[in-house]
Amino acid sequence: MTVPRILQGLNKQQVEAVTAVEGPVLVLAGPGSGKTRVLTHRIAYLIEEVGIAPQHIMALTFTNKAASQMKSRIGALIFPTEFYMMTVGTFHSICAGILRRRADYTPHFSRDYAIYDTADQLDVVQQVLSALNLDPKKHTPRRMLSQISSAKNEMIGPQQLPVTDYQDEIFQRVYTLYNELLQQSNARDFDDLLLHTVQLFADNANLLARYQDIYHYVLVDEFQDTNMVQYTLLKQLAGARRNLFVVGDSDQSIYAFRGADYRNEKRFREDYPNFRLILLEQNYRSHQTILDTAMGVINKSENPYRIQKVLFSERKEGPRPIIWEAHDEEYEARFVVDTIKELQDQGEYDPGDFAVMYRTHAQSRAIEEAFLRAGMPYRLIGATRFYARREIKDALAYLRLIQNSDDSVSLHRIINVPPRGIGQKTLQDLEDWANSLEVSPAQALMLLEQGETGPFNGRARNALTAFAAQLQEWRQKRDELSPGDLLSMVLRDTNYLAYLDDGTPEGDSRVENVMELYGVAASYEGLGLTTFLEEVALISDVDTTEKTDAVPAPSLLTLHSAKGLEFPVVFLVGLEEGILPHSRSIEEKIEDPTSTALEEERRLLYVGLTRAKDRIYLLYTFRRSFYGGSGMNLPSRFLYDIPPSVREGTPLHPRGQQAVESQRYQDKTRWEQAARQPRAGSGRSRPAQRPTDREPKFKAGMVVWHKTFGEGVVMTSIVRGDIEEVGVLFPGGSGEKTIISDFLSPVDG
DNA sequence: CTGACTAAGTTTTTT
DNA sequence: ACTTAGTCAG
Repeated sequence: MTVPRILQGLNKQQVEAVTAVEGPVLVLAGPGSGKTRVLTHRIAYLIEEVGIAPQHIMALTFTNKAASQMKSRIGALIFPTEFYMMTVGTFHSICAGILRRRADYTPHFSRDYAIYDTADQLDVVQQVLSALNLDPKKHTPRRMLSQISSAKNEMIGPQQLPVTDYQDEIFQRVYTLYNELLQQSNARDFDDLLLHTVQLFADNANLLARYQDIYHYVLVDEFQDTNMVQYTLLKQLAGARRNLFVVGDSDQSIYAFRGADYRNEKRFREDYPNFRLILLEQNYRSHQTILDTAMGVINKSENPYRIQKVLFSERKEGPRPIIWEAHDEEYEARFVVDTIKELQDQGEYDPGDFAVMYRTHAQSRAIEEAFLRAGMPYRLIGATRFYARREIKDALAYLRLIQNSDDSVSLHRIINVPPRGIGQKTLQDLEDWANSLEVSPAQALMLLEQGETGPFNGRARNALTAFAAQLQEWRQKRDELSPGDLLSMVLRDTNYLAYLDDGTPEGDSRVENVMELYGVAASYEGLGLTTFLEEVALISDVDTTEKTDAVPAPSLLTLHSAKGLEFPVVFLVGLEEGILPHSRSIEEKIEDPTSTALEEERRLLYVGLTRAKDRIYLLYTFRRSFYGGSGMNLPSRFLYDIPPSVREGTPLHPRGQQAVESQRYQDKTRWEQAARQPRAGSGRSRPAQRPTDREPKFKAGMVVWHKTFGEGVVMTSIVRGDIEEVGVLFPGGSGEKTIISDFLSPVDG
């Protein structure tokens, strides 16, 4: 019997997952174990071998990138005309579509509803706080918002909230008014997209039944990242058929802080007791040494529900991860850049093969500077998002307002941008007046245009009516013009580009960004404004950064954005107490011993480690500056979980208060001593001199690099005949060593 | 209404 | 150190 084409090249567990057609399946997929492969091959298998019609299949992902990747990979596997009938998309986009198409079921929202992102949400919260006369200093909008989001993720409405104290009471009022404002604006936030869909199905059994009749097979990627609402949605969709296929890895759950609920794995096991469990443990990315390193870290996890996976690779051997203590973040960065340079020079790696990962964006600066100084290009991933830029948000706000006249956040955003004589006071009056009439601000604006006077004097009134008339005019063109033409009309009528172009380079780049947006809008010719706005609202920058990687260069990214990626060489920087684990998670653990924040930090390191194919460098610093000040950090506790047999480089201090204190003190004196020495080669251009027989190549105070011991400081150097013996002080307990100069390379100081 | 100053807050962020 | 929101004078 021949193996079907679609199963060829898959391992036993992968085949099992792909061919487990009926019933609930839980796939626990280790990093690099081919989980996307399993998902795509399973879909192809369902269609081609089992004969399931593509329209009966729904696959849900978290990112647009994952969704489009899945689509194109399925397209490559099966006959192309068949597969466009299936539903592959993010949770949010699938829900957004359902809510739009079923708008007749939701009296409070029309099909033109707006989708609010975090910035829009903050605007709403601020409005709420001011309306309730609450001090934004006591109730920071961000905290309020994250509380609202958590409540929504847990499917708790304002009325179901437990109210035991004054704080609860306040929050309940904020939450309630927040929802009311969204509704009045005909707008939903990201959480609402999911929540309202679940509520829609819960309230309309017939409608749900129709969807269940369409989607016989439901597949989910990154299951560990689902929250309560998403899990409920999955249960609804799977219905009585129970053909729910979920793939995830709770060891890579790093979004609990946003509501991802690792207990969903447990819920799944309880709700679908006859589920099939499949473990994907064979890793196709890294060699065994890296896997042993990663398992060393993750197996110390305290997650009681965790099912341990034993990762293995056919690549048995590989370089051990190198731990390295640098003096400060500048040296750390230099180590990274120098090592990249060196590995590249050896010809084994391309510039795009490297990644530098850090816990927080703030850490990227030192690294960037080192790259700049070395004249090497780099790619900064995910720093400023295109769609979060002011000018982009402004331009989109105009379009959103044309689409949905009740969108008060968008109105608020652009009513005086560019300035048209509608100041703070006037706007407040408008909002108050609208409130008193119980209409949206935009509707109040329309009343003015129709001749109402409102509370306004001549000047304010003129400005408002002029804007209202303009808006009215645009709106009439809404259906005749394409998104691109609408945008160019708005830009022309408002003179927006001239407003942006303030002569600074900053202004230039803003204009460019708007033009880029125009390019995107123009590509929606024939698809309509609604589609354009919906997709743009749900697009993140993972997608947009993709096209900027024309030049291969090392990537600089946070550990969070590293998930799902892989690189031959990975640098993990700032592996220090307070950074990874982040001080916030340590504090949280002290306040609340049941806190899982610390565990999430551990998983973050695990994610970073498992990105590497060949080489890992783990760096921490002796001292680090932050927010202007500076301090000494201890090496991350997680480093101690790496088995000594699989690591090399700087030996770690013994942990424990006393030992740490005295070691630190010794380190400090050593570093200081080394620093007092004049640094050879501190001049800018120090061409690599050929050593003459007499003159030592290395001088006291020079910073040098050794393959095994890493960076060190030269203490002495003696030339004996042909050989130069260099005494080098290596930090972190290695002490001073005498090394033949051939094994050392100078590090620019 | 704009520009300049001051104060405060700085984890991560698929959607 | 650095951004950025809020405040106040012009």
